Formats: sequence, structure tokens, C-alpha cells
Amino acid sequence: MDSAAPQSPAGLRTTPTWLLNQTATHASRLLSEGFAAHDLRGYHYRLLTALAEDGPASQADLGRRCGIDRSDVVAAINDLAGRGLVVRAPDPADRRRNVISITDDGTAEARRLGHTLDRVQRDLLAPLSATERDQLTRLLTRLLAHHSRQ
Amino acid sequence: MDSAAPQSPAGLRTTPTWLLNQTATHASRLLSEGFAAHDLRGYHYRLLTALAEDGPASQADLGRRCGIDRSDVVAAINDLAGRGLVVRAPDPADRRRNVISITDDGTAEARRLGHTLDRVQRDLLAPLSATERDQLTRLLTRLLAHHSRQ
DNA sequence: ATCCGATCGTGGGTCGCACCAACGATTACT
DNA sequence: AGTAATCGTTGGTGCGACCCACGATCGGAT
Repeated sequence: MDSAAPQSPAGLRTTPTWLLNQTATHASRLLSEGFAAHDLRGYHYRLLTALAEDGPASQADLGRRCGIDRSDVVAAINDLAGRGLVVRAPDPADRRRNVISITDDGTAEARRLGHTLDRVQRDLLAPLSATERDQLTRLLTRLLAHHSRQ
Repeated sequence: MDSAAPQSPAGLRTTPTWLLNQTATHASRLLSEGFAAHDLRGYHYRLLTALAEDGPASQADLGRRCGIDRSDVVAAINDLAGRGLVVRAPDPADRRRNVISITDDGTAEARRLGHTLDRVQRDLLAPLSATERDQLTRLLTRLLAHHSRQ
């Protein structure tokens, strides 16, 4: 992006959807750069964090919790398992399922990724005061809640 | 997404970057659906709007104004020109450039797209009061301004 | 106990958006 | 005159978010 988007059309510059997408793009770029330092991507972070916080789960469950498609979970878990950050084991109670568990290495990596996330967070919200950050968070939370429930 | 993202990991649910990306994803989905009804996409809308508002321009200029890469402008303008919404003509004053102008059909389509955009806007911001919408807009504008200037 | 529908993992795709590299042609700088 | 910068264009890459279809397995109804 760099020197791009110096002056978007007036009809866009004030539209919330445009603003939302632009800031999200910036945030995504920052996140990608941060995660890239760990040689991982957003999907990996979401999955690792979900496992670290809520314990082992099936791939379908992980997908639902993280908002990732089942088929995309497969690939991401493959990566994580290949790195030893996660273990895939058949569920003895339901032979359709795999139980995914985070390893110690995975937990450590998740913690490191968390620090990266925090740093990105601060960079992103740098121009906002603490109360403004809360405001933004609350507004976005409400939007999200409204649009994901039904 | 549908039934997805019912409960994201706690570590994500409150992070602004996550909220931003999620709401932006929702907004993008709404926008895509809206634009799809016109058989167009986001890039087309941005370009058409820029042309409608600020008059004819070279492709490189359009790219800079809309935050679209030069190479992506080529394809989008091809589409628009193929639909007769836009005209591509060589610039007599600078033979490197093409001058892109919007046609009457293009102007009409831009107006229709604008209405779609407005509807999406209202859908997206439905759960927010007028002052809250302003708040959100102002916060996002400040974030964007901070991150695109240097 | 059998059948039917739902669920799971997996592999194969598509699409949109944001980027990058490189080329020939042309223009601007000095 | 010679070099640097710009423009349009082609042809890539990567990420995220989807979709469909398959075989295997499980659950509930009969």
C-alpha cells in the first residue's frame, strides 16, 4: 500500500464499510507481517490459541470455534502437526474424529504469538486514547454480535 | 459463515484486530452480495465512483486514488469497458497514458451501485444509533489517517 | 437389527483482494 | 544525448473465505 490511498473518492472516504475494510486491511497486513516472523499465518494463530485456551478438540469443533472451514482446518493442522506444535490422534470414542491437542512447544509458540499480537494491537491503536479504544471495541463487538446471531 | 463463529476463543473475542477483521469480513460479504446483483465487484465500484466524482483519469491515477494496484486496474477497466460503462482512449498529450472516462451508462450504474452501497451501509450499522455511527466513523477515520500518512 | 440421515476428515476446487516482478514504450530530468 | 522515472500490460504469489463431493462412521427412528 505504502503511498497508495492518499485520497480516496469522497463517496468512499466517509462510508463505514470502506473505512472498516481499509482499517481491517491495515490490521491484516500488520498481523501477517507479525505472524510471518514466526513463519505462521492467521489460521495457525487462531487454532493454536483456541487449543491453548479451551483444550483439545476435534477438527470440526476447532473450525466452528475459530470460524474456519473444515477443509481449511485440515491444511492448517497439517502444518502445525508437522512443526510439532500440535498432535493429531484418533478419538477412541468416535472413530470419525481426530482429537487435536497442543504440545508444550505449541503452547510456547502460542505465547510468543500472543506477544506479537499484543504489539500489533498497540501499533494499530496507537493514535487512540484508552477510552477511545474501549469505545471502538464496544462498537465493533455490538456490530459483530448483531450480525452473527441470526 | 452462517452458523460459524458462535464463540471464538476468549483471547480473540476482545482483540480489536480480531473484531476489526470479523466485522470487515461481514461488511465485505454484504458488499459482495450487493455488488454481485449488478454483476460487479468492489474494484469496479471504486473505479466507477472515482470516475463519476473526479472525472476522467489515467489508469495509474485511478489506481492511486482507489488504492488499487496498476495491474489490477487494467483488468477491472477491461471489464468496465467491455460493459460500455467506461471508455479507454489514448492520451494525446502523453502517449504512455490511457484516459479513462465514464459513460452515461457508467454514471447510471454508479448511481445504482451507490444505492446498493447505502442499503448495505444501513444493514451493517443497523444496531447502532446515529451518534454511535458517527463515533465509529470518526474512530476509524482517525486510525486510517494515522496509518496511511507515513 | 436395519436403514437413513447427519457428521467427520480429507481432497479438490473457486473467488476476491492485495500485492510483486518485469517488460516495452514513452516521457522527464539533467 | 543519455539516464531515470512513469505508464500500461502480462503473469505471477499469498491469504482468507468459501463450496462440493467422497468414504467412513455414528445416531436415531423404525
